Amino acid sequence: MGLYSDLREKLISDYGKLSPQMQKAARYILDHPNEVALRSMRALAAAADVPPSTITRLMGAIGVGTWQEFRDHYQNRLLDQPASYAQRARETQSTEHDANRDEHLLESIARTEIDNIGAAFNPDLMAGMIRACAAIENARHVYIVGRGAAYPAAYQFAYAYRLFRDNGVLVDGHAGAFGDELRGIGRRDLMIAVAAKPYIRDTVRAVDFARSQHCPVIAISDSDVSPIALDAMTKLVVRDTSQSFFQSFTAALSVMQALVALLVARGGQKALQRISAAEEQLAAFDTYFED
Amino acid sequence: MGLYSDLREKLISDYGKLSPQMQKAARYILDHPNEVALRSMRALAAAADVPPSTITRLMGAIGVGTWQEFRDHYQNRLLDQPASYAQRARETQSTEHDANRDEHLLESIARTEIDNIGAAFNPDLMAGMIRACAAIENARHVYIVGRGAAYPAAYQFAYAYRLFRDNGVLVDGHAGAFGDELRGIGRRDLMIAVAAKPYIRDTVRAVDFARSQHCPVIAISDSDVSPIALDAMTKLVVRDTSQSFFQSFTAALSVMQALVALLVARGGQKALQRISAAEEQLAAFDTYFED
DNA sequence: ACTTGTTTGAAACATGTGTTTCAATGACCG
DNA sequence: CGGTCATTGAAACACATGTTTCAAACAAGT
Repeated sequence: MGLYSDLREKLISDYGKLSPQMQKAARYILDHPNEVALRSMRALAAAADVPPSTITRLMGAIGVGTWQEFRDHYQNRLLDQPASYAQRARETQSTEHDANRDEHLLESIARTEIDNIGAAFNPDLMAGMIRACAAIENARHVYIVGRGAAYPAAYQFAYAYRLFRDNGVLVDGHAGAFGDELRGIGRRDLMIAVAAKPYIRDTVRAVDFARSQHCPVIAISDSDVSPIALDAMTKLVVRDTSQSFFQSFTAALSVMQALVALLVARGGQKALQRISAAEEQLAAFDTYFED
Repeated sequence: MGLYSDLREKLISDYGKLSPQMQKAARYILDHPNEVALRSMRALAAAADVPPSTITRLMGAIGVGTWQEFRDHYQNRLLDQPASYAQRARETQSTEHDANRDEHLLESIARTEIDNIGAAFNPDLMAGMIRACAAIENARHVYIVGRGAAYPAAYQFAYAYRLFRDNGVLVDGHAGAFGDELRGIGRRDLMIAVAAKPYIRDTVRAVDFARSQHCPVIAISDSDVSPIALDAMTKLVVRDTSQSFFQSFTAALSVMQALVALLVARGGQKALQRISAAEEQLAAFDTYFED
């Protein structure tokens, strides 16, 4: 917003000082900002009924070096943030030097993570989460699959879920072969699978097996066409952009937690009672530390 | 929305029938719709790592005559987006009350999560993370402890860490009694502990044991005075505010991921080499699914 | 009317863009 | 093994794009 506003303000304030033809161009740009982002300079010039050179001259007059630069600002306004953030991240990285390289990396990570979360809770995905909840509530068993880097998200859900429902099964193969837990899976059950590139074979196999047994699948993944999402009943596609070599599972974890929150909210009093029963049982096992 | 959705659906449904290179292109387009609207075909092809001709061929394969036509749909989507948001808001208000309540909860969760992340990357904590990295780099062994709801964050770190360092030990007690892995821990080692209220006794005991053996501790926790943070060498206090009954571990996970990114960045070429060696080893074990 | 300076649009330019062509490769099948 | 056919990437292509150049048109002051 800031970048775009700056240029717009400049265009308005300098308007009086511009030559007639430039005013014509400036006026068209002010009235049709989207065209700047999407159409070519020549097309814009034609639409504004000025020769292309006028636009180039206008760029110089308002202190912008090049049309590309000008257009980038208008494009960023149309994007949800990710590009602008990424670009800003790149800018800061190129300008500053090793001195506080670590700080810059961390700041850039923070921005990316926030973007990822923000993108995860878009209307589409929220609708998908609500649909997923309905499916979970009606399932006989809920199998949760996630391997490798996706395991934390799967575990997180399974751990919380089992505090208020006893039909959750974490498929992790700690005791024996992976997939053992899936015996008997069927159309009345549900599988929740988490995976991002590179997809781990076990996870894909588990999903394929579930589908072969007509068990519907909810896929939390990084793409609509990831091997686990392709034929899923419900896809929850989350962004996993990361500054580092590893993809980020923050958004995936967040979505898992939100699913739990949603289930509890919809479960009402009964869910809360089960949770306190579970807590009591854990306390009886002396699980918690009291000070 | 209609036009864009049609093309998107077509891309997804035909995905399986496409050649490998076209799948690569299709996937990139599905994952980065904005780029289609704003960048050139050649730029997109480069980003997707396919030759330009593959994009042209893909257009033919999904029954679109020309790239221009395809891009127009994506451009229109960008322009229509604000309208569709408003429309959706009106829809939800007029339809069911239940769904509306769910969406409000999710929006509220999203805001809270973003706040938690934002708070986690404050200057203080970033400084702490940098100090933590220095300690990790000099440790003989790095023990990672986290139980219950904190386990995902601990696991996440351990999993990524072990891809480029071989001195990481996840203390999880899957094979035998919890804490077995800590035998021999000493002043030259380091323990990373994750815990939030209610503190699980195992975690507290592990931290106490580490301290009794003069092993420094990095505590990722919810309070400066939590039992694991009280005498820690470095405290990374993250917010875990949540709309639901359970606290949120999103910020903790994010911090763990950031630590890894930082370690890799500081590790330079050597760290990257180890990562690719680890990836090769995993590939040799046929861990990953290739399409 | 003549200079001086600005403004304007056509044309030239180098580069970028989308598409087509074509030879090389590889997979499949008799 | 050889033959067929789909798949692939480099190069060539025709055209579009943003910028620069240049001469014509114009305005204003003497």
